[in-house]
Parts: sequence; structure tokens; C-alpha cells
Amino acid sequence: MPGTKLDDIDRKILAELQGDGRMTNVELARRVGISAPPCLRRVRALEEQGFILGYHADVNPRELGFEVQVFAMVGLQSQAESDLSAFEARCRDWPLVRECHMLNGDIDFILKCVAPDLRSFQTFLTEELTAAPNVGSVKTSLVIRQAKDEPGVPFDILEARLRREA
Amino acid sequence: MPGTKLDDIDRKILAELQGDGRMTNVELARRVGISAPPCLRRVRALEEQGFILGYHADVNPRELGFEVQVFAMVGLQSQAESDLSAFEARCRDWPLVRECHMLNGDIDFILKCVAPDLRSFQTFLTEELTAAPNVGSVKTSLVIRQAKDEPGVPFDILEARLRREA
DNA sequence: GTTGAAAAATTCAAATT
DNA sequence: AATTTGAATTTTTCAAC
Repeated sequence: MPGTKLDDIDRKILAELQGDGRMTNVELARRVGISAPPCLRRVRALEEQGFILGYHADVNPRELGFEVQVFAMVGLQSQAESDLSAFEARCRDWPLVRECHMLNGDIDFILKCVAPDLRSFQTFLTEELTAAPNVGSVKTSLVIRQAKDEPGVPFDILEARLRREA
Repeated sequence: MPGTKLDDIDRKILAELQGDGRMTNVELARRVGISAPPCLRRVRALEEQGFILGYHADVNPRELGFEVQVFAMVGLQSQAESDLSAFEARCRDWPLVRECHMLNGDIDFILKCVAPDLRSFQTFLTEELTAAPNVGSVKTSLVIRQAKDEPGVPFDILEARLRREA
């Protein structure tokens, strides 16, 4: 089940749906060059096999009143697995934390956060994040502007690699 | 046009589509409690007004052969606007760089990168990123694991704020 | 925002290669 | 084994209300 290999059409489907996740199945079928029924079956299979994890509308945080985006670099006091897991569970419970990645190197975690304004982020920072058990150091950096925000993976790189192998 | 305010139904639509961007309009209408035609009109309006920026399938990088995710913290030598823009333009051209955020504080940029393996990332790091004009310092951290990866914004926070204001 | 109707898309079962 | 065809169901989308 996990080792199921994808063919050219499957990869094209993934690339198209990564680019426009709300495209109709007939339009998708047209673009990948097959008829609608097998195209739909492939999409369902890609979902079931875990190649497609979900579909999401990309909303505009600023327009919705989330003016502030922050990256927080967090160091823990204990890196025992149970303590790492406990911190991750806390992150999942904090709505302002949208992403939590465990890293190697100096910092243990990087958190991508959003907040309505600086004041509410500061409240979260001092009363929740810094105050949480086992949290050693927290360094935060405000996002000034976003130069690039592409979803997922670069399919052109994937295709180039496959051509090289062939 | 930009100051158009959203009502409860609009926010519910955004929350639902953030959660499942491929939901049919009929199902969406049912969930937000109106009939399909006005629901579709609202979705189109939300798209045109920039509240919805796009729809994307969330693909599984590992399954697709992108085993490595890296955060790169980049410092530039010159922070003149033309130099910042030039670096951002380079990031947009690098397929492995999926996100590029300009930050305040010690680091100038944080880059989220994906790569098929460590070797190809190292090649990118040494031959492209570090070698690029005006790049002063680059610190990279591998993602060990992802504890949370939620798209967009926390709509429950938004609703709580609106209730407080009312 | 609702209702009603036409056009289009989804989805399944069989036939085809 | 996978794709196409054809057909029934559902959804989309546009009117007019």
C-alpha cells in the first residue's frame, strides 16, 4: 500500500490539484489527458493512499483581521521524548500556533504563529508560551513581508529527477 | 471594495472552505444554513475581494520523494530595499524554496525549503543560496518531525473576538 | 435570500481495447 | 488492468421573484 508507484498521469493530477484544488474533475481529466471516470478513480486512490492529505482554501490573514505573523524559535530544558511530546501537544492546543516543527541544531522547535495584533501576541507569548512547562528560551521574529508562499512541493523538480533516472 | 465587511455566514464559509476546499457548494450551503445560489454568490465575492486567495490540494512531500524539509535563516550584507527585492526575486526562482518571509531582528529572512534528499539540499545550499549575491550568513535546521501543520487562521479566535466586541 | 429550471459535472455499470 | 462509453443522479449556475 505505501510503495504504490505513481505514473505520469498521477503526478500530473497531483500537480494540477496542488495548483487549483477546487478544479472540477472534468477539467482535471481534460488537463491530464484522460476521460473523467478514470480520473476520478485516480483522485480517490491518491486520497486513500495518502498522497493527497486534504484540500484547503487559502484565506487572507490580513483581510480577516490577523495582522501579525510571527516565527518563534523555542528551546526546551529537557529533550526527553515525553517532554518533547508534551510540548507538541500544547502547541496543538494553541490556536495561534499554526505550525510546529521540531528541528535539529540550536533550537528545538520553530513555531509559525498568527495573531490579530501585537498586543494579543505578546499576551500569548508571556502568559502561554514562555510560561509553559519545560520551555527554556523563546526568540521571536515578526514577519515584515512575505516574498513567496507556495504550497507543497516543486513538481518540476520531481519530473526532472525522473527523466534523469530514465 | 476593500473595506467590505463580512457577516457570520461569510466567516462560516471561509472556515468551512479552509477546512475542506473541495466541498461541493451544496454541502457548503447546507453547513452554513443557506441555499446553494446565494452561497455560490458569496464564495465568488469572497474570491474576488481577496479573502480567498486560492485552493490547494495538500500533498504528502515524503510520499512524493521529498524526504527533507529545512528551515534556512538568512542574513544579507546590504538591507537596501533594492537588495532585499533582488534576494526575494531569487527565492521566487528557486523551486526548492517554498516560502520566503522577511523578518525583523537578527535574521533577515527565513526560508522553508524541501528537497528529495540531504545531498540535493546541500548542493542547493552551497551552490545557490550561499553563493548568491549579498548573502552574508546562512544557518539551516532540518525538520525532524512536524507536530502541527494547520492552514490559515484560527476562526474560533476570530469569533471569540467578535463576540467580545458585541 | 428563495424558488425553479437549464446546463454541466459527478458517478456508476457495462462494454471496449 | 485500465479506459471509454453511455446514462442516471447530483451539482452548478442563471434567471426571475
